[in-house]
Amino acid sequence: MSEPIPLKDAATPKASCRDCGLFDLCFAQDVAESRRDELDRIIRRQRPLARDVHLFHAGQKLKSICVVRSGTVKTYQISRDGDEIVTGFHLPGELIGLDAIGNDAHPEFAVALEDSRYCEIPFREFQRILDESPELNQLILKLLSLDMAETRELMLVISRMDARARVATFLLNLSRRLTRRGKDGDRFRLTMDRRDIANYLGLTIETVSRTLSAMQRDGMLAVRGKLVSIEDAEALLDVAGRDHEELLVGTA
Amino acid sequence: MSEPIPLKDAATPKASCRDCGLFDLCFAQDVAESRRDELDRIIRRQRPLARDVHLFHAGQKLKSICVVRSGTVKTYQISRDGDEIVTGFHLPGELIGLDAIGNDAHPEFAVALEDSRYCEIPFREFQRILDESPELNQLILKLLSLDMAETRELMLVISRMDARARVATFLLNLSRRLTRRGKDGDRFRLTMDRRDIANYLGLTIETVSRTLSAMQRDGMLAVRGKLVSIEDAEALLDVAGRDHEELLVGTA
DNA sequence: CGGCAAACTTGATGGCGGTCAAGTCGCGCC
DNA sequence: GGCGCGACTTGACCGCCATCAAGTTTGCCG
Repeated sequence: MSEPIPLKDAATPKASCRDCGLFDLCFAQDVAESRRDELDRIIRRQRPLARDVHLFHAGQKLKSICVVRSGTVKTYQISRDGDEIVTGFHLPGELIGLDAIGNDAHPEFAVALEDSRYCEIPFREFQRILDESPELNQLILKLLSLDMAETRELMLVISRMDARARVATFLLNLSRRLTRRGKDGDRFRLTMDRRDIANYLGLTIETVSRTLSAMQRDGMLAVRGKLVSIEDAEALLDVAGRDHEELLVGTA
Repeated sequence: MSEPIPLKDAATPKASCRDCGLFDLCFAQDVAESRRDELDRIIRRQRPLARDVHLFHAGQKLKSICVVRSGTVKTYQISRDGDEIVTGFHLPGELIGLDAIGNDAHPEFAVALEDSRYCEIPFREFQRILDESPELNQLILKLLSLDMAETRELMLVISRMDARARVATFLLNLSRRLTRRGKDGDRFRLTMDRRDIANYLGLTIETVSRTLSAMQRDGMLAVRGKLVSIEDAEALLDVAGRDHEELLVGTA
């Protein structure tokens, strides 16, 4: 209750989740008041991450789950014949590593696509809080369950879409997530390269490039390298199929 | 505590999970001894299900999660423009409905592909046990996390495979799951029709049919309507890519 | 500023699988 | 038993996207 560390609070800009600029996006928001203090106590904040540095590797034992604070984090797997398989791009406020709970080891790699920061939640301590907090348990269960339902639906739909629809869905998804974070959802910079986008969407670099060019010709998009500007969201929505609007809010 | 229905217990052949023929496949196996009795008490066993009858509908409030006891259950969604999207086929021992926890409502439909039976676990009571059992909580978390990791990997891989590889993977997956259940994994009957297989794999009926025929010509398979016999598992594995052998054990 | 490599774009070609269209098989039902 | 319908197979054709192959642009570093 009466934390005896006011000095530290004053020193580091964000000593409590409550004061974090991302609070209303972060899962901590949903943690009950009482438990949040405990969470506050174990979270290790603001760890900086240079571009191309990994948060964790596939196969590595689960030490902590992570919340992206700034920048972009890419998650991917390596198939046995060495191909990279991009599974998601994660923006500030998003939680990664939950899928490691099952095997007590991460199934994927996570790497920063640009200089980023993140919060680390040591899993052992977290588990301890979990064990005595049914509400927090329900929350995590809910998050996982939601994530699963979303992941499944997104992939099912994406795997049935043609190249144009995939690219459109990808851009709209990104746009909405940026908007939710207070950034400009109509004009933004792609933090990942074409190779990553193509890989994520199950297409080739060339097809992604061609599709972006075509969309620009059609006037729904303006593309200049990594800079994208959505010129006609309605048209994009049509291309995306318009069915799965709900998908566009999802995680990645 | 002292349930006054011993007669009913005596009447039904399997009154305890422990005595169930599927016990070593069922998630109940991993439930701690002490909690299993509570589970035993709330589970509603052996509910029969005629072919084409639903266990639950998408959108329906989560009342219970289910374990398949016999037969086959198909899960699917309906896209906004009315298309069915098959998300999985579930064999005896498999748990379905966990993905409803997030929204307190089922994201998918579940329907029996043949006359089947299942056990029903009322979720409210289950939640109550969960709230006072950290171990059970961890188990469910683990199951969900595993399911998510598997689902994601399977879909990622499938969405990148060509038609032959998808069909091969599907057959091998089915084969292994049947083997684990003590059935013949080399010679079995497909309980789902071609339309469901095609839909599940993101292909057309014609392509599935052609692919099966081609595999038969190549001598790795013998197909006669719904009856399939694996003639050369090695060849099938090669076609499937051989990378993702681990996937073949998965849920669906 | 100039040079080089990586990232990206654009074009030509070919193959896989979707679509349309006939069959053929299998099975339930009078 | 044969009628009929749905499930399945097979064939012909075509469009989308992967592949191969040049360019072109970007950004980094001397």
